[in-house]
Amino acid sequence: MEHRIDRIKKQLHAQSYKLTPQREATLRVLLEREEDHLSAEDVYLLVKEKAPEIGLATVYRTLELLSELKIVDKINFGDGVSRYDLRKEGAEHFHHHLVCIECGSVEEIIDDLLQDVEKIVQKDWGFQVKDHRLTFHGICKQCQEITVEVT
Amino acid sequence: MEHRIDRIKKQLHAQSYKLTPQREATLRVLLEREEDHLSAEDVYLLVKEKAPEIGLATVYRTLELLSELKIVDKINFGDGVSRYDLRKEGAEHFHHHLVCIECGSVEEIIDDLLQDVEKIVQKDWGFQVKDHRLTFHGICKQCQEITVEVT
DNA sequence: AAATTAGATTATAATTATTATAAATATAAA
DNA sequence: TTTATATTTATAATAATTATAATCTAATTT
Repeated sequence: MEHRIDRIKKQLHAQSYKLTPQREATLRVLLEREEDHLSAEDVYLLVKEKAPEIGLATVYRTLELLSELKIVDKINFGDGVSRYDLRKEGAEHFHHHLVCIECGSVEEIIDDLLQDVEKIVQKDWGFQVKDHRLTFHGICKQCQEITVEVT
Repeated sequence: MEHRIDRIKKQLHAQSYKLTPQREATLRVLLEREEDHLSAEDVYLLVKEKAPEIGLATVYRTLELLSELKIVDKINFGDGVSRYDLRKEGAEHFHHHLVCIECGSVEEIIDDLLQDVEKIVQKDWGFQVKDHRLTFHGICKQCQEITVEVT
């Protein structure tokens, strides 16, 4: 983890931003909860445990900054809040999500499944793809099994 | 257009909802601006031209209802507002979008480009896909040309 | 046709998420 | 150390959305 924070520190410095204690605390929360999809409020509450004096607005600003630097991705699953998701190191693209409409769980897919589709979009629509957002809505493995048992 | 409204009316009745004048006016706006991606506020202002007495909350409720019935899709391009987009008649899935990061334009792709990807998700992750959201972020044809000219 | 009922709307208030502002503080450079 | 700049805090403001209660409408029953 320290390694990763160091590298992000350098990324910030390269653009003459500072890694303040508040920013570092926020980053640590994101790293610890890498699998989750936390809202700004969620992040705020978790950061408060480490650094109780932090303000909500600072968390928002930090997340905004990290989004700009493409360290985190801001996503929206349609529930009214933005969520923030760490990019895998070196990832070109945003990863995909599987959102279960039964239990609300969110799974991540790291593989880039869209290379062929992007080529088509590029070719047929003349659109130069820089990034994508792909979310599938459906029923996760667990919920399918439960449904079967119940039936 | 009348045809389509009639069919939607039947869809509503089938679930014992009424097609009130307000709902109809809202639908007509959505049909007239089918290519656009209107926010609730946008829709409200347009509906007001036809039916000045309508309230914003009614528009919200109507859009919510139409979302539930899968007549419109609620999308979010990350600018803080939800947008509402009519489904093509009979469409199984939500269509895709190309959002230009230069000019902000939004193009629609009706073709379903994800059939292969969905099969993979189904097979490799055991996830039963019901719907999807796919948005590409990049540079549209027009903006690419402008960039070239300017250079 | 009048009365009843359930659904829908209006106007307004409340809530929630997010952003802006000004003063105070911390950090890095000179 | 002084200076300049970036950052944070605390608070207020804004913007989007939802809830509430009173009113209205339309369909149904009597």
